[in-house]
Amino acid sequence: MDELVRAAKSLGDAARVRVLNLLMQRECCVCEVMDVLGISQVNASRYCTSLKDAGFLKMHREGRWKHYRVDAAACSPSLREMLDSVGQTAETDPVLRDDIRRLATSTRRSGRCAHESCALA
Amino acid sequence: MDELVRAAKSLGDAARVRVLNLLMQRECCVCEVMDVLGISQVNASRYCTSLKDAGFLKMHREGRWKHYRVDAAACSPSLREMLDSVGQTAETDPVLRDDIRRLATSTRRSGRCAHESCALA
DNA sequence: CTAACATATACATAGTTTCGTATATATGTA
DNA sequence: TACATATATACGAAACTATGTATATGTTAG
Repeated sequence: MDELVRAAKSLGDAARVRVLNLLMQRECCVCEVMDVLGISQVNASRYCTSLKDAGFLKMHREGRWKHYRVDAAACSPSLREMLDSVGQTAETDPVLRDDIRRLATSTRRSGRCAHESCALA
Repeated sequence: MDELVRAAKSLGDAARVRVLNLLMQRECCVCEVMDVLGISQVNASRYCTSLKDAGFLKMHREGRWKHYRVDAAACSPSLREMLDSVGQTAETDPVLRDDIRRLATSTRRSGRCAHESCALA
């Protein structure tokens, strides 16, 4: 039950739901999350860590970037239901839909970050 | 998204998950929840109210008792996924399974409460 | 009407979570 | 090597949540 409770806690905050919604679309580095959602670096990092601790995400490092993505295959059935719950919400919620749209227009170049918030852009 | 966040918040606590798990089996009055889970009256009432505010439960009064039950039909798709998530967890979680077992042996007489915690028993 | 009951609310307090600012760690580049 | 970059952690203040005790509300029985 701990897993369920921890997962529910991590979804009990709109900002984290927005992050999870992004990462359900595709893998992102922390600065992309920060950029697309317009949140601070610390919070982008914190939200990813929290969602990862809850069991939703997988992380891998690529150079100086850390990439997070939803790992549905590694999720337990109950976590998968939670993901579906977010997916259902994203179908109609204006904020989540908008985030997805904004993510789609955010481009990445391989090996370097293409976001305004990254000085390498 | 508010609905999702509020629902997730209400599942972000083991005691409330236990209550929801009970009410997914069948309708219960508050004193039955209190009795089966061995929690205080205030908390049994609070947890039911919180789960109801989250959209999971329906309540109807019957004499001096208030009966709560899960109203899956009235739940949005995302809430239904959350319920499924609890259901999935209940399949293997020892605490939730035990609660269900204890609920099954708890008998109610019509019109009066059959629980030790109710003086009318 | 009064007493007993089932449930809910109020208030105080303890505990937890959030979030910004500052700083640390790890990686890559010159 | 030193410096810049991406991410993470530490710490403290503010906001939020949980819970016990006391009390209120609404219902039924006598």
